[in-house]
Amino acid sequence: MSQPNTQESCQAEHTSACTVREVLDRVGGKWSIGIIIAASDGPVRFTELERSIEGISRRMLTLTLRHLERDGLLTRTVFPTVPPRVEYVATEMARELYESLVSLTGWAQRHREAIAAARDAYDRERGLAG
Amino acid sequence: MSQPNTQESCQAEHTSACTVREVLDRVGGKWSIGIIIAASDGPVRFTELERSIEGISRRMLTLTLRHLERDGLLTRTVFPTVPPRVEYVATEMARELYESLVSLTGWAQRHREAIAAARDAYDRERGLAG
DNA sequence: CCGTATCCCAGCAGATACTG
DNA sequence: CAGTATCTGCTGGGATACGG
Repeated sequence: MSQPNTQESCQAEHTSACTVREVLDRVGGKWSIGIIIAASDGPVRFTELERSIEGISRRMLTLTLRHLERDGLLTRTVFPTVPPRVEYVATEMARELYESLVSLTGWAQRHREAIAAARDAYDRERGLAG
Repeated sequence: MSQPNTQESCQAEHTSACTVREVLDRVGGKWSIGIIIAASDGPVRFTELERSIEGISRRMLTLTLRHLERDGLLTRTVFPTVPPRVEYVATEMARELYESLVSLTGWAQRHREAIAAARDAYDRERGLAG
């Protein structure tokens, strides 16, 4: 959720590294992806999200929702009823983003074991000898 | 660079959100992507990286290199010469990862203005009235 | 129901100095 | 050259309590 240093440090020429980081700065937060997914199938209410996300605190839910809304990834709709009713839904832009992100899952699944093995090896070398 | 809460909170059923987060936990750090790219075209030395990355500190360079090496994304080769010579090169796995990440640049470029506009609108509403 | 406010901490990250 | 050590600040994020 750190939105600082993106624009100023990306001076056009630095290739795509900066562009990738721009995206990561927006959805790299711990809960962003989960929320986008949950709000991709249609409007969801605050409390629904709170229950379905599992482990998220009220505070982080609100904060992340605000960030995503600010970036135009989520649309917030308030129904002036009592008790209040607020619905969030992923924008088209957000759904496209998620599609792009999903290509990462293929990579993750293909290499999950290799990563674990690398870690094991690394930790053994550093753990015993060094 | 936060590698905690990935495995324990991903209990199989939670869809791809967790998988995406696994990747993000490994490569979401501020400098990871830049380093992977720099080490994708062939071996690079420590000081080369330090100069080409622009803005990175010695400390963060070392830390990020260690993380990436631990996850099997970078290969570290030490030449026992004097002065010492250490080379880093992206593994095949890392290059594949980067290919996947590049699909994000398309999204970012298509929506960069929309995001900026959304932010402007959001900030205006909150800044003046609210 | 849908938040905000406050306190607090861990971990990322910068600056600087020292070493094999 | 290629790091490590130390000190410090900042912010993401958890816990809890309160408010419209």
